[in-house]
Amino acid sequence: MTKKPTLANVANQAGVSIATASQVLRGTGRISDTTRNLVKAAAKKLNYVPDARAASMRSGANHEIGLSIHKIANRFNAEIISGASDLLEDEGYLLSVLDARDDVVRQRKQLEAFIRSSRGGLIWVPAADTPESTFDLLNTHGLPSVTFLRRPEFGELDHVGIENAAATFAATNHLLDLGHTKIAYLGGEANVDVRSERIEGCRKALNARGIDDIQIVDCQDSRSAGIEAMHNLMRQHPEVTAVVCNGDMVAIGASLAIGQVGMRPGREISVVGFDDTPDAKYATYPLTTLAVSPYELGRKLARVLLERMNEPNMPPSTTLVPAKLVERETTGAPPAK
Amino acid sequence: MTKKPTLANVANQAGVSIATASQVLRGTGRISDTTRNLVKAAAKKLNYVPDARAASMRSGANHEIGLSIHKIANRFNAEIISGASDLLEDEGYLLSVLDARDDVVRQRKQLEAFIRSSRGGLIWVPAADTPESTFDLLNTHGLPSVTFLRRPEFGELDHVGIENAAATFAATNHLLDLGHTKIAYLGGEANVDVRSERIEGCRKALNARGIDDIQIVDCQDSRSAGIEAMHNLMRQHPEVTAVVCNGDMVAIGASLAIGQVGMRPGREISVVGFDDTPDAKYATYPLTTLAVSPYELGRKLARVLLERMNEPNMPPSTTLVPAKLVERETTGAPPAK
DNA sequence: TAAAAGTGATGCAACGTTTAACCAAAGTCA
DNA sequence: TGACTTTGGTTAAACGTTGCATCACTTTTA
Repeated sequence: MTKKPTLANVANQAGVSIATASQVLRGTGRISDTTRNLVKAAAKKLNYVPDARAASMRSGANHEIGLSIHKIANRFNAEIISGASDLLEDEGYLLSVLDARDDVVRQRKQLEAFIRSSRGGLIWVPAADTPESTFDLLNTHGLPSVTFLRRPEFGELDHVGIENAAATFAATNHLLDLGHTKIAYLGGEANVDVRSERIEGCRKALNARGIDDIQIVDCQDSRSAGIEAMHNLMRQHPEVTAVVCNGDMVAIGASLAIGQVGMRPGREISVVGFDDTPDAKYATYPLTTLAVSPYELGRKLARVLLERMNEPNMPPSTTLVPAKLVERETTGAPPAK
Repeated sequence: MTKKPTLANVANQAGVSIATASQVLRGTGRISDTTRNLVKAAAKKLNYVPDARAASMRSGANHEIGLSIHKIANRFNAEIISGASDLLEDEGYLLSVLDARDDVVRQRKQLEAFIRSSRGGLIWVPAADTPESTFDLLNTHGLPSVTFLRRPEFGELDHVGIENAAATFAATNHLLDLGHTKIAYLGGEANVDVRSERIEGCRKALNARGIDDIQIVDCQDSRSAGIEAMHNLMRQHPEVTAVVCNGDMVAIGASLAIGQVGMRPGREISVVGFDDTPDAKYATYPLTTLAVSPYELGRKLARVLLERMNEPNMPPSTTLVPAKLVERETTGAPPAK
């Protein structure tokens, strides 16, 4: 209701100078016990809260970190956010999140906003087809930033990611070992690096057994898109007996589609997901999937960012975390011919 | 890499005063076309981005809005965020989100951070058991704020919510019409207003038919908690034939539990959810639930906040949005005795 | 007992904007 | 021609902090 109390008000109330009040509240400088108490009492009485804008302008340090991610409404991403947020909080930072909804121009605006408010650092996953100019923006303004999941094509930024190729390599081998030879990759959009790497992993495993063929189907990361895409795939390529999916939601959708036509995932057609979201375990057909710990991934991200903030001139680093296969009920041997 | 360019640099480059540069960039004041172009060219050349902290300090206006919510990883809440964010974006604001994870002290810190950085406005859902002091904090600092979902017990803040009682009243009547008389309410935590209102709606419908009895079971808003709670309920109160749930996740969990003991939701025991998240439709047992449009709720929130920001002295308002029953497969007549 | 060292506090200049007040030169009107 | 307006621009004072340089005392040391 009333005007926001300022440091000057506190100092006045305590009968000391502004500088002294500042020192007391920040715990710096040499201050006698008596004045320290005086100032603290005044601050409490007035409900004083320092103005972070002024402080960070003057000191050059900003304790607010920005995060821009392509989708917030997803357990996997939310866990990443929790991990990063927890670690940053412990170090005295605050993580504020923007949902880019995979829109390049929206994300661009968000990053500009972060630059305008001079956030202490940035964590972001580039939206699909992010243009070079966006990376330039970050580079020229010298804001400490870490990308994750999707590796930037340009720019010299730190990166944390998943061992995508190794993971799908393992998944594909698992399917090959079960006896599958006609395999499809389902989900994701073209030009997204994560997906290319994953497809590469599949290809490598197939090639090692002398197989060249792999069907690739684009679709968005949602259950309903997965259902539709799987129906199309079954219609157009009835020979396929196993699908590796770009995410759990797509995989769950694919499983449902298989069920809808009277077959069963893991029997007629096998399905492998990616991420091991909590949904995977409780899906109608418990999902075989590639598990990574999003919470730990988030913590890693925060650690990389903090290092970068401390040491702005280090060469850019790349950190990869592993994903391991969790076998549930959607994979099994293909039907005998 | 280089130092961030400032307005002074732009002015210098263009050969005009700082004030002139500011006026050009803000589109205010009387400026000749020639100097306007000069300044714009200089700004572009230097990649100038204004410092939002300095601007908002001086002008007193902040175009960043804060949102603190109890849980980010949930489609319903994410849709609310999208709705609010879209509308605010159109009006030139930016919405930054903090995940409180239903922790009162975490949320308190988050709100303090918003106050420290003098956000233009605040949208938040109070965590369970939020103490009066937190509301005081907001009141004394006079930050325009709107609460939603959970109505604050104290304080004089704007509020947007759901017609909870009317919704569960309708759901309970639906169950009564089908012939159920032994009903339980599952989910939520004590002292959360939303839940109390919903239970009240059930009670009212029951009382109107001369029934006093209702079992009430606490549990968290997750599938696994729902499974466990439902198992307990079936063990301790085998007479119950219908449950109204505090959220879709709990309801889906309850449905699964019913399935696990060899019964079927909608046949032996009926289940009603709340929210109509996308999961509801695709659950193993498609869920009867109470639908509200989270996106529209989000837009409403943004509108209320903007009004408050324009008119800080209006008396606090309360806006309720309706929820309507969507019948799917988890409700049906109880088994004949 | 004078110089040096220590203690506790203050004054002042930044940080990068915005904006009200002001001003010089040029154009308008009686 | 002198007063009056318009045009295009500048000066300077904020906004609320922080941190360096300084200072007035008091205490220690030689």
